[in-house]
Amino acid sequence: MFKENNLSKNQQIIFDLINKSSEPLKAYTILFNVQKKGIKAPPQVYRALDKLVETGKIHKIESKNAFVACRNSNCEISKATAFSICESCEMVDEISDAKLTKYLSSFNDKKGTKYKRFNLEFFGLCKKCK
Amino acid sequence: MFKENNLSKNQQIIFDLINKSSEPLKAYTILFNVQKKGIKAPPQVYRALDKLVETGKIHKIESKNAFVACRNSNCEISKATAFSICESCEMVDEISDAKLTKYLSSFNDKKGTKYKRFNLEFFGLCKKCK
DNA sequence: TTACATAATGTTATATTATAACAATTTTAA
DNA sequence: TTAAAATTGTTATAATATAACATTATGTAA
Repeated sequence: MFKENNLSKNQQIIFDLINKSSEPLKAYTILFNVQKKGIKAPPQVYRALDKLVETGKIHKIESKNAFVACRNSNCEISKATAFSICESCEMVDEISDAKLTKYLSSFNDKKGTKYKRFNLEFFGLCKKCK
Repeated sequence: MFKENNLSKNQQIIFDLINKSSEPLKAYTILFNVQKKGIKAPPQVYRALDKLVETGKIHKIESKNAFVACRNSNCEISKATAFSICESCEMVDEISDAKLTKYLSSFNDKKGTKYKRFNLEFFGLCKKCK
């Protein structure tokens, strides 16, 4: 016997909401939107978010304190994230660029240190806002 | 007549504190530390921080909600920031690597869009913690 | 110098984001 | 079937950040 769906009830509810959203969602926006499904308090939301981030199903956009579903080859590279963020309309797109990922994943700093994880946020104007 | 020092009183106090710190400082840590100098309320701190970020004297480490002084050629490239962050001791170093900066500054996404600003945060273990 | 605009400051209150702590229940795996 | 691990529910509170408004200081141009 095995589980094909490894998300718990709350995790699934919150993932579904984020996944169908076209824009990053904030924790309290999520809370507001899932209250009708019985998720009533911040810790329930934050716990689900933490787990979803941990498993790579979603990413946190640090500069916005908001969450987006992973669009990148089903989350294989959640340790190497890159996003483009429009400074006008706030739109966020996950960047999926093998060369960029490779370049950054193999980056060594001046002391020769390599890093096992990175997060990159680009800021500019999206096509619509230009 | 000209001013050689373009920081206001509160900006200077807060910059000095951040600049002499060996680790990123959080806004309320800063507030606590400058109360003896007459800065009493959060808005005073956040306003100074905003201005210092804007002028490139300091950077915000988004994943930590904390601030560090710019160490990079006197802040010429505050639109292209990169940091290494130790996941164990929380140490943060600004990365100053011309090749990396050039690579990212000239990055084009799949739609051909270029970005005028980026922030990159690497996570791993620093030399001491390895 | 005056006077106008802009920037900076001081202050109170409040909004937003996130976690601590603890009890109960469900799921997993030995 | 039972013990461990994960998840849930709940209340309270901690930590981060901004709104709004009054005042003072500074820069600039007539």
